[in-house]
Formats: sequence, structure tokens, C-alpha cells
Amino acid sequence: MMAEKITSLQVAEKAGVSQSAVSRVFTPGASVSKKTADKVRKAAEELGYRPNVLARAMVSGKSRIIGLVVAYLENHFYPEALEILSNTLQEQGYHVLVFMASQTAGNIDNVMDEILDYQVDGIVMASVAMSSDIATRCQQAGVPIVLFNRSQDIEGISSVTSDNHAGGRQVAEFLIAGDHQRIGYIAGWEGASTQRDREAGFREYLQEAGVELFAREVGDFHTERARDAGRRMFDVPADQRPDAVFVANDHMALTVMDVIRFELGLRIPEDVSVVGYDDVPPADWPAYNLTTMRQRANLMVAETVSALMEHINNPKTASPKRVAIDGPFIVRGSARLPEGWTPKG
Amino acid sequence: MMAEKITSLQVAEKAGVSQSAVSRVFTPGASVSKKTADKVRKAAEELGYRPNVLARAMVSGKSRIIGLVVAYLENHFYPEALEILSNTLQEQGYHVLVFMASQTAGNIDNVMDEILDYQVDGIVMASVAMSSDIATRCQQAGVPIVLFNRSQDIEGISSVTSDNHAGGRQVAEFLIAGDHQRIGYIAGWEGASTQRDREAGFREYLQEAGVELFAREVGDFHTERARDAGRRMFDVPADQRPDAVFVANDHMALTVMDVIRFELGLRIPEDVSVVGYDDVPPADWPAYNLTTMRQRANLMVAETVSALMEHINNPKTASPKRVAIDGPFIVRGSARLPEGWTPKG
DNA sequence: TTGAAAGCGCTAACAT
DNA sequence: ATGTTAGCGCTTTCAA
Repeated sequence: MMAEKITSLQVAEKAGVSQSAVSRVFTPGASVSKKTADKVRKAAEELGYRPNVLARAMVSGKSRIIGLVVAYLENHFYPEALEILSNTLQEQGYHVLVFMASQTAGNIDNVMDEILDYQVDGIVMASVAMSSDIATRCQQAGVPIVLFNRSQDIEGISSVTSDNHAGGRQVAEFLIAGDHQRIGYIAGWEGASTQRDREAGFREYLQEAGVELFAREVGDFHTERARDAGRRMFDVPADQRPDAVFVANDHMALTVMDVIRFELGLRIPEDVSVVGYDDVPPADWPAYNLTTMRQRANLMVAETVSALMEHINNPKTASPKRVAIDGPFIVRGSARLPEGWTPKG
Repeated sequence: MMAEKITSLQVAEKAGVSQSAVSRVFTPGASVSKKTADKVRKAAEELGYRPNVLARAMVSGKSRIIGLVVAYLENHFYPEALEILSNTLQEQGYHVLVFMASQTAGNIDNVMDEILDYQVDGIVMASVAMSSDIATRCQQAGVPIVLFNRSQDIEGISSVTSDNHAGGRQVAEFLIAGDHQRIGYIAGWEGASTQRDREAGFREYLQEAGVELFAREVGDFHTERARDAGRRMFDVPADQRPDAVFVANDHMALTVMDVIRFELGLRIPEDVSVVGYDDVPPADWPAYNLTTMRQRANLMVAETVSALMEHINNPKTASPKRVAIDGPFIVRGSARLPEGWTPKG
């Protein structure tokens, strides 16, 4: 029980070679004769030796740890992304160290300190805003950052999002084509680029179509505040009520649907059309059947990892990229359909 | 840009003290004069110095990393638990390194290797079965393990679950008191202790009440297989249909409700009563309003962390504990109520 | 209280 | 191809 930790030195002694020979055997692309390699592997096997990642990290400067900063996991889009991210990185020999940025406001700075203390090779920031100090700090530390589902105009920061502006436009187009007269919008947290871009695209199309936004409330991407926003928007006389609403993400849209149907007794889509954004799993449940813009988590994660690896492997030459992935508009039953509707953009 | 990494040595030089003095200042409980400490902190501040966690880990043998092995994040109980776990550990200066065990079957062994390579101070295994080899390997490596939401009779392995046996009994009691005649059960993955214990408790009470299980299918805790299980159980002539079903977790129960209501056009609870287990957020949504046994994620995580810390801080004396936390039975509208029902157990 | 010195387990020149 | 040597940045005896 509780055997001592096996080191490369012990393997070396057992195999009758030098300690560095052992190291080479476990270093891909090092030069060792097959004979030595065999001896070493055999000894290592018998002793149950495995290289210490931390020691390796110290001398090589590569920890093979990616820090993930995430604000909340309540919105099912994030667990899904996390699962894909972790799996993808795992395949490439990296692992995800999780940092929750939820609690206090200013604590994002502490979190960044902690994350850098671990000598991570890269950072993914999901649903977290970026300040330029933080960016600078990471740049000084030589740690690449990729924003996931947020973007920000900071020099040298890569980001991956869906094409929120185009998505917002698409929703507006669909709603207008569906002959809705009084169109409302329930916003997410106004500090979020996703929220801003979705709203901007949405309003842009509305304006082009000569339609004025009929009502607007803020739900902050938060369940309870979305519920309140839904009440403020719909618990009013029928003639002041929107006949359609775009809710800035599915998480809030589901709650708003509950308010509309169960609290106020209205029908969807006969009385009110609802459109969301993300296409989280419950959107597809028949009890909701929510029309929504899909965010393609798998593609978004793939781009995130690719950007990260690019920066890690080519620290000098890699240039920051800003990726916006278009997603299909998923037409379900929560919004009245235009005659003969076909998605275009 | 890209400043060099600051080391304790550089701080020492700037502060005019020895490198070990700097180390002491950043080591809680070391002996340093206030004067030295002030000088060092000032220099560190100016240089932007922070101790390298990995180097510290190497010499101290404590990485302050906890490995989390988790099979899937689809069931919302796990993201919720992960969020709480990460926050709790963060407060104690630990962080979570995530390992997904999903993909291949035998890959749990590889995952264990990888996890040990990182010299983690402890491991939490969530929704993952434990083999005794793995347990042995960790014990040899001196790394404590806690099973989360699984338990297993392996010497020296701590586990934290809800009281699944009592929970299963409670559900049976409720259903029988509600005067159901034909009671069905949809099982989770049969390799899972949670599944087995819930079913055992459920059947035990049924038997004591002299009621025979009317139907049984297996859903494997998996959405699509649960859907199929639901169809097999309910897409049958009315007289062969259960009038109540206990589904082994909410994730499956929601799907089964969809099958019952939307595919088969039956009413809940008038035609069929449905009871789940976990109390995930959607269970409380009015579109489902699912009666269920709550698993108290916050308590379960607290116990998990406490067990882990116990083992980490007292490696010799700490003894494995098996915690089963009781949860309240949450009566909502998806199951017919007994007259004047009050929960007891 | 402080500094000097010895490593933690490993990789990466440098020699041979 | 292999061994020797010098660290990576830190904690921790051990003396002073």
C-alpha cells in the first residue's frame, strides 16, 4: 500500500540506462534506439512508472493545462460546450482547469491571478467580459486567450461567437414575414456582446423594413429577471401587448413562454409568437417547440481550440482571429409561419 | 510586451533579501519579520510577482488540483453539481481539472492514468463506476477518491449519494397511497448503484404492500433509450398500460412525459402518474410540474469536499465514509395525490 | 529571524 | 545514440 512514487531515475536503474535515456523514451520525437526503448518501457511497465506532468511542465514551460473561465452553467449551452471542449482538448493531450467567475463582480481579477499561477498554456473565457488590463496581463505572461461566445474589440484577443448580428436580422426577417405587427424584444445582460449584436442585427432589419420596435425589456440572461421582464411585457391590456417577441436566448425564452402560457393564459403562437436564440435541448421538447437560432457548439468549440493551438504553437506568428459562425434558423412551432417561408438571411 | 516571468529570486534581489525569505513571505505560517515581509511584498507588487503553483507543487507534493471525472453533462444535475463543487473548492484554494470519461468504454483506465500524471491531490468521480483496480492504483499513489452520486463496496473508498433506497421507498409509498393499481418502473443504467438502490427501495416497499410491479423497462439514463422505453411501456392497449410510473431520474422522466402526452395523447396525471428523481430545474417548469425526489446537490457537494479534505489533511487517520443524504419528496402535479397526503418515509 | 544549500522530477543542451 | 550536467522555481532543512 501507499508505494513510493516511481521516478525516472528508478526506472533508469532498473533498466540499466541513464535517467535521461528514460526521459527520451517518454518524449515523442527524441532519439533512442529501439533496444534502449524496449528495456526502458519494460522496466517502466513493471514499476508502474508514468512521467510527472508537473515536473515536465516546470522545465519545458508547457503545462498542458487550459484554463476555462465560466460565469454560470445554468444555461445549458455552456455545459454542452464544456463537454465538447474538454473532450476535444483531451484528445490533444490538454486538460481543462475550471474557474468559476460567478460570485463577486470584481473577482474576475482574482480569478485571472489564480489562473496564471497555474502556468496554463492558454485560457478560454466563456460568457465573461474581458477588460483590456486583463488582456494586457495575459499578453505579458505570454498566455493566449480566446473568448468563447463573447467578442470584444481588444487588440490581440481572439474570439469565437455565432454570427449574432446576422442571427438577429434573421429573426426580424422571419417575424416580419410572418406578418407580425407589434414586435417586442427581451434583452440579455446589456454588457454582453452577444446581447448587443443580436439586438443590433434585429433592430437593423426592423428599421430597414420600416417597422418600429413595439416593446423592450431586459432579462439579463437570468431566469427570474426574464420572468419579470416577460410579465412587464405581456401582463398588460391586449391592445398594448406585442404579438411577437424575440428573446435574446433560449434560457430566457423558455421562462417567458411559461409566463405567457401558464401565468397569463395566452396561446403560443396564436396570441404571441416567441423566438429564441441558442437551440438548447429543451427548445426541441414538444412542450416548448421553440423556434430559435441555433448556435453550433461543436463548430464554435472546434474554432476555439484551433485558435488556441495556433497561438500556443506559433506564439510569434499567430495573429488573433475573430470568428463568427453562422447557424441555421430552426423553425418550430412557437412562432406563426409566413406563407411559404424559406430561410435565407 | 511579453515580459519575462518574474521569479522569487528577482523579487529577492530587488528587496535586498534572500530568495528563501521571499518564499517565506508567501508561505502561510512561516516565520518572517514584519520588516522583511513589507520589503518583499513591496518588491513583489512592483514586479507583479506571483508564486508559481507548479513549482510549489513539485517540492511540496501538493498541487492543489482536484481531478473530476464525469461521464456526461447532459443531465442537468451534473452541471449544477460541478458549479457548486468548483466554487466550493475555489474558496479553499483548490481547482478542478476536468476529465470526461464518456467516449470509449475501457477508457476510464486511461483517464485515471492521465489524472494521476497531474499529481492531483484528490479525485471526485461523478456518475462513473469504480473498479477495485482503479481504487488500488489510487491508494498506491496516495490519492484519495470520493465517489459522487455513486457508491460502491470497495474498501477505503468514500462515497456521497442521496439516500436512494429510502427515496425509492418514498416514491412507492406515495404511489400506492395514491391508489394506483398498475405501477411501472423505468430503470436507469443497470450498472449504476443509484439505479440499483432506487429500484431496490422502490420494490421493497411495493412488496411490503403486497403490490406487484406491473411493468419494467430500461432507459439507461439516456434520452433516446428512455424515449423507447416509454413507448414500449405505454404504447399498448389501455388495459395493459400502467397507471403510474416511477422513472429512475428526471432527465428520463421528462422525456417519458413527452411520449405519454404528445406522442400518445394521454393525460398526466389523469391517465398516468409520473414520478422522477433528482429535481432538476425543468422539473419545476409548469409545462412539466414533475413530482420527484430531490437530490440536494449543495449538501452532496459539501459532504464530498469535506470528505476529500479530511483525507488530504489526515492521510493516515482519515477513514472512508459513506454518506447518504436524504432529500425531500417534492410533490407537484404529475402524479395523482393521495387523499390528505403528508410525506413521511 | 535569516541565508545557504539541497533537492522535487524532469527536459535539454552538450559532449562523447 | 547515449550519458553527463545544468537548471525550471520553489520549499525546506540546517546553520548562523
